[in-house]
Amino acid sequence: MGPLFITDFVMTNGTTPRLRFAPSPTGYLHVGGARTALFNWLYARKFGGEFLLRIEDTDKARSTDESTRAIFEGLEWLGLTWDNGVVYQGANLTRHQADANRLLETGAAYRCFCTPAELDERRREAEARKEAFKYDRRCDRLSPEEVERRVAAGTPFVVRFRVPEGTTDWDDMVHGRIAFPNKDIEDFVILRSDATPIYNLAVVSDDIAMGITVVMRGDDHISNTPKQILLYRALGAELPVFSHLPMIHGLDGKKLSKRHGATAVGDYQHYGLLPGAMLNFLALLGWSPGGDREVMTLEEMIELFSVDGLQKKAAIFDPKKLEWMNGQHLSMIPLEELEPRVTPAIVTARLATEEQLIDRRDWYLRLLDLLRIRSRTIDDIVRQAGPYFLEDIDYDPAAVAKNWKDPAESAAILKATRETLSGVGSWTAEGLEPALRSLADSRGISAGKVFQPLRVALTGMSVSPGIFEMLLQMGRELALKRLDKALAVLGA
RNA sequence: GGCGCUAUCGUCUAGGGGACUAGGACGGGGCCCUCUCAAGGCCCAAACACGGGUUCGAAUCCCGUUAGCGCUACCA
Repeated sequence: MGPLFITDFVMTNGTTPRLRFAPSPTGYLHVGGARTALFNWLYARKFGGEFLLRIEDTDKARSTDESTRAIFEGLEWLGLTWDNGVVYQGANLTRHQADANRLLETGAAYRCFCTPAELDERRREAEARKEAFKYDRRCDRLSPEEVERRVAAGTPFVVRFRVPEGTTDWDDMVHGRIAFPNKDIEDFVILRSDATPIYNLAVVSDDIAMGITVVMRGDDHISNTPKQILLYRALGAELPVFSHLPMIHGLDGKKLSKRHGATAVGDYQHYGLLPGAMLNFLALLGWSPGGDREVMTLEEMIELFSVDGLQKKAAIFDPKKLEWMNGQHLSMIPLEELEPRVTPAIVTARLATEEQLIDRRDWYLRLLDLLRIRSRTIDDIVRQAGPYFLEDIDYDPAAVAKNWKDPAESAAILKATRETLSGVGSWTAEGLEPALRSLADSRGISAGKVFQPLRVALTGMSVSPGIFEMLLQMGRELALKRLDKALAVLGA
């Protein structure tokens, strides 16, 4: 099959594959962009290539430093490290202009004096006639003398590429053969009247200069590709291999955008997601390792990555599955790896200082282990962690209503529980469990009738880890303090 | 409108002519476990867009239809 052959070719023909992620800094790092970066990165890591980063800042009006920083931060958080320094497209203006001039000299391009207003009008007329608008090449028919006269007179002009006859096609790594009849491609502008380059020129010029051999990008660029191939040829450069990744859509099937909710990678970072889970989820949106494999670490993704598993169809972004995936990773990664991701959130929530956590590191790691099983996000962990740190807890009214229904009875049970706990010989699961169970037996009630009121006394909530694990984690002193407080609240 | 891409459960997907009674996962429903909630285990509902070919045989190959999406700038 074609795609497989191409992959092998790039791997074995002696040149190391060079890929790049080339976002324009006009917003935050979008999950779609992150996924494009991921696939480029995976390919480079898998096949021993290089992954480069280029900031496409030629649209000065829309580009911002803040966006550039957000892209760096997003990529760094995800762990998608790039090789070499960052390339800023804007810094290559001179080369872009030189390439445009070369095309002008070789006759591959020509000057066009039509103004935007004129073009606009002709476009509208064509639309009114229900015809497809295509630049009619009128400026290409100007005599050399006329062109010279206008240039000398200082008439503004753009540079247009003269599209030759024929068909332009390529073997796309994900789609196979794609062909465009050249007659459907208009003579596109490559240099604006202010002598700055248009996207297609800048991209090709930079990709050639950077020695890019594999271009992987969103399939919204498919229609740019024939234009770029024409430019490569006119510039006498070797073609890279192209791969067009499917888009990511929202739940309504439309291109993912702000109105679908969080689309910035940073949003998920702050929401308490693990980068590994985000990457795993994104990878599965448009790629499959084959079979039933789903939950993977980054290393496993590199190992399993192959161009054959790339999908052609757009995928819908399902936040529910992302959450599930995060829960899987939360429970799966080593505690030492989880700790530094949770600690800042614990500190921000003012549950403890970093120093306090370092002092009780073993205890803290055990707590994380207890809480992560029933969490889907880091925020979930922080929400459950309060009772283990705070001096005073709040009582959830619903939990109180349900488990302390009869205050007098609850107080009696809690009082007996307090006595039992203060008298337990060894504060271990082996010591605690029989003691509390026999307390229930002696009162002729089920164990749950003891555990649930106790749970509310300890945490203020009706939901928590197992009662013995919790008692162990809190320690006798804190547990008894909580019981005293509960008895006071119950008026006993 | 023109050009291009795409088409398996609601969603992500497995599937490369016979192994398909179409498998897995998320989500939904139920049961088990159980001190609560999760996690875990088991079970249920749920799909090859349509029409023609090719073939002994098609989810799989070809053509068409339909639908969705993308592009159609002196944006990227």
